[in-house]
Amino acid sequence: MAKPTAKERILDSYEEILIEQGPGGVTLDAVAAHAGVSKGGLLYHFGSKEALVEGLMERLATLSEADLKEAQKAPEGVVSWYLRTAITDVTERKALHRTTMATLRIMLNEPRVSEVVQVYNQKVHDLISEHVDDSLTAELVILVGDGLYLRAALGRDDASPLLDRIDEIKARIAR
Amino acid sequence: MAKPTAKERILDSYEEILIEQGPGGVTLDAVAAHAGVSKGGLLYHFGSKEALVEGLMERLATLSEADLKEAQKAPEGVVSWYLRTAITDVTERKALHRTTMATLRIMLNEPRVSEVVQVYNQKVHDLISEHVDDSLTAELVILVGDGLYLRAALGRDDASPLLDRIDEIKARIAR
DNA sequence: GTCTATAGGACGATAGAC
DNA sequence: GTCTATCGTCCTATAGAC
Repeated sequence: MAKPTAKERILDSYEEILIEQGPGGVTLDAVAAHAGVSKGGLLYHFGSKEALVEGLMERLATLSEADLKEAQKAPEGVVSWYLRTAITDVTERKALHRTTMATLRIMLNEPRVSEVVQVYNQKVHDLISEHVDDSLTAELVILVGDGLYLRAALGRDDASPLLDRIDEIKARIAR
Repeated sequence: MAKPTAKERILDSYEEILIEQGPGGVTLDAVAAHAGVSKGGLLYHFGSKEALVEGLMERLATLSEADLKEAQKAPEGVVSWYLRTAITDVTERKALHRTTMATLRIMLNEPRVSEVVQVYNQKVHDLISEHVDDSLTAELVILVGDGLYLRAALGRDDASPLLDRIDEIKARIAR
């Protein structure tokens, strides 16, 4: 990781500032300074603030797709994988988690973001549905997973004790 | 509701702009214009942008407390109430929902906000715990509720079919 | 209690040199 | 591909009239 391209560094910096300071902290000056380029340099790679959002969404889509492939290969099964990674996300899916946390800061008011997130959510839903017996079970798995994720997003890492009880949770949820 | 005070109207407008346009859309000019007062008029009631956040948090605390009392009186029981209102929040807890949606826009990067939300979350947790038999059940009730709430926040109202299956959900979750 | 006017600063984006 | 310099806009907050 000695020399990521300037474009990558700029996107990294955009994520970082989004996470640390929120949308209000994102100025072209701040992102450029953090990435070690000038404002003009930044604007060569991303011609506007909107282009930064686009760049973040492309990264999110790429990482999400890779993550989905990972899920399908999981030896523990898709359901356990989904619940487990919702808890251990921070440590295990570092890049995706980071991009997701950055995305969360702008999600509610950027239509383009909602689209990308929705597409991925639907794919997860379909994948889970294929691996459980009825629709209510699928719903509950996803709801519990989302609840766990919300905790992580709000900075509460008190979900880790649940890690040892995933089988128990599955047993209760599944018909 | 003919004539709310100017202060209330300003807070209403602040919520509205936060929900519609996000933090970036909140300018003193925009809030003042929406509330039908001048910028000077706004600044008499709320001396700074930070004071608007404070005002929103006071409103959130007040509405949350009232909501919690409502929960304790619910004839259906606290658990069913919690799951049901997570689904029907938009229609039934209008004022609180609106304030919560506005709060969501600034939550992740305003420390003062996280505090208020955390306090209320803890009270809900304690209340649920009192009404179920074991801690895992309490966790699952809250996680499913949070998952449902996340859907509402993301604008997906596809949770309504679950409204008829609350008893079924409870039966699966509870030991 | 609400207004206008304005000071003073920060921001996004452009133009053009290297 | 990256830089400096700058323009025009928009913002928060203050001062003081009504």
